[in-house]
Amino acid sequence: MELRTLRYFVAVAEELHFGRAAARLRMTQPPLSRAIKQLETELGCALLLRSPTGVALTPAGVLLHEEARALLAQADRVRARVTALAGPVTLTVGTLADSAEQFGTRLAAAYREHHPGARILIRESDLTDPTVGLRAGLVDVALTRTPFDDTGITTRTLRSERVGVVLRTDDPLAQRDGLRLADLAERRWFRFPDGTDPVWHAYWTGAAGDGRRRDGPVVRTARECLQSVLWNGTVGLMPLGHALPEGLTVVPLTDMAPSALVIAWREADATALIRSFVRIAETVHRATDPARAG
Amino acid sequence: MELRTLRYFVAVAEELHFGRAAARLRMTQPPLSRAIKQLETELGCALLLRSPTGVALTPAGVLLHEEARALLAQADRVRARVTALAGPVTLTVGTLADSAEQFGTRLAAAYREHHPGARILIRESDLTDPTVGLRAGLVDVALTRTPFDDTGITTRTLRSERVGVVLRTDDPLAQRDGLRLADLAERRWFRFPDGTDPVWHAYWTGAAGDGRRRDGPVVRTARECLQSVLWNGTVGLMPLGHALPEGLTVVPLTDMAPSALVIAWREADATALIRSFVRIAETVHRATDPARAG
DNA sequence: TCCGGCCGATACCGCCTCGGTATCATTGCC
DNA sequence: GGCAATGATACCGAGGCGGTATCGGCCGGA
Repeated sequence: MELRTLRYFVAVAEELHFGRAAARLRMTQPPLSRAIKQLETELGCALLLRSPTGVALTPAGVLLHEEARALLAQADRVRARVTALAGPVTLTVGTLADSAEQFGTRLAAAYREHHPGARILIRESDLTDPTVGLRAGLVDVALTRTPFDDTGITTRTLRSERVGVVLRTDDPLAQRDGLRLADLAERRWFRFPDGTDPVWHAYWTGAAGDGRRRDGPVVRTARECLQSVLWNGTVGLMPLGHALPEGLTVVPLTDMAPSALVIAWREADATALIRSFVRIAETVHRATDPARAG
Repeated sequence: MELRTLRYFVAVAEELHFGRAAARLRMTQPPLSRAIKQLETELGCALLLRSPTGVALTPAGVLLHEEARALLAQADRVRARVTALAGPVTLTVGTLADSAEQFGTRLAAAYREHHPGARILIRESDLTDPTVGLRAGLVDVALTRTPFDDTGITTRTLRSERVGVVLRTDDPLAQRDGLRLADLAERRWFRFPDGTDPVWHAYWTGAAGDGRRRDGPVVRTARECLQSVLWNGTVGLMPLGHALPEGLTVVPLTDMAPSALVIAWREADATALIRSFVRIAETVHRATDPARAG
């Protein structure tokens, strides 16, 4: 008799209909039927009277309905009191703010729902810091993308994304359905300011930092990078599957390793709150993305 | 935050030692550590302070300890009240009483522990009724062995046992480590009274009822069968692995299908109480037998 | 100072539970 | 009598959970 099972039973007892109860629980009907049957088996008495027209409660079912509601309410109070005792907590999240905007908002919403007492601060970084303040200690957990120097940092991959080159639609190469880095060797490449994470810089400038890249414009944000494509004809790189301004196209790069959208935190101080954030992030991402919807 | 997890936490909070708490919960330490860690992750706050010398509770842990105890107590009361509402219930169990004596007692004990309000009656049958009163409606559920005519009856196998022939220790064949039914063709075979289940009768008399078996003694119980071996030199059959009186040996039969120890009940009236009994039986059997200890 | 024992954490594995899809059986209704 | 609705069943794949083996870190004693 676990709380999950009682939640199932309460839903059925109130809907008096397995299908509607399942919908309310955001699941399907067969596992709900099975769970209720197992509950009856465990208690050793019938709780529901099934009929093709619907469901009725037995006396034991009526009693369990009331008691289960009270028990679930008490469980909620317990959880609230215990977390409240930990005091008002603030979690600072760093984000690259390029790709995961709507996912970030969903994530923040889910996190607030799960921890009503916690404050969550968002700190957006530009493209020059792939750890988005994590290494500097400015944030507790980061929503960013690989690759970067991850010594002392733990990451959990949410999804892996292929990378493409952003070109003006009138570019001769824009019609191709795939390009290699060599095809762009003669173009002007952007670069990041000095001090940018070397792994990160080498990746996004398309090669292990051969000197030729040095003459391109310096960019700090995705917007600057795209503007540079439009105005200066430099190449830009970005993950596939994201919206682009008018007049720009993205062509997949076939010889570039994918970049992963990750949750990152410092190994040293993985508090329960941070682990909770990571877990919620994984759950939310899986619930919204797996069919590439998020 | 399920009740199972809270039971784990209460154990750790009271023992202040993962190893002892795990022993109290009859589990091992690693999954307990993991479960507690997951609980802390879910709540988003630390409950325990670990150290190599032991464990201490945080303030949140102290609070959760009290609250969880209360919650678990309430859950127990709910369960008791709901099952009590179903009224005093009697479950009649039929048993063959040959092999599963100690298992039967453990099973009855576990069942009483799980359903304090229920009465359980044991009805022992002799070997002439393999359904031990189930088909006659005398019992609700049967602890018996195959094979028998199971039309209208559902069975769950607990374990499958090879069958051997019981011989006097001074019998010429008693030293063999395996026999075939043909080796016993010339012996006198026991038989069951008329009206015994035909499938059952054919199995235990060693063949599909060829007429020759007709001249042996009629037995109704395992004791009678063994006595007939001692006094009349008839053959006897029984599952391997059971205790035998002095002066008797059992030799495995290599060409006889195994007999299964089963829980059986009438499909038509599988109440929650009966299903509960079946489930408990399977659990108890698995907990005590799998290494052939029960 | 080093070694051994104790304790919790981690890694990894196999089973079983759980939720999903597809389908069936029953019943009431038009 | 056919059809729609409802719950039950069969089956499958992923994930959770408990198990074994092992690690790392701290303490106490020689």
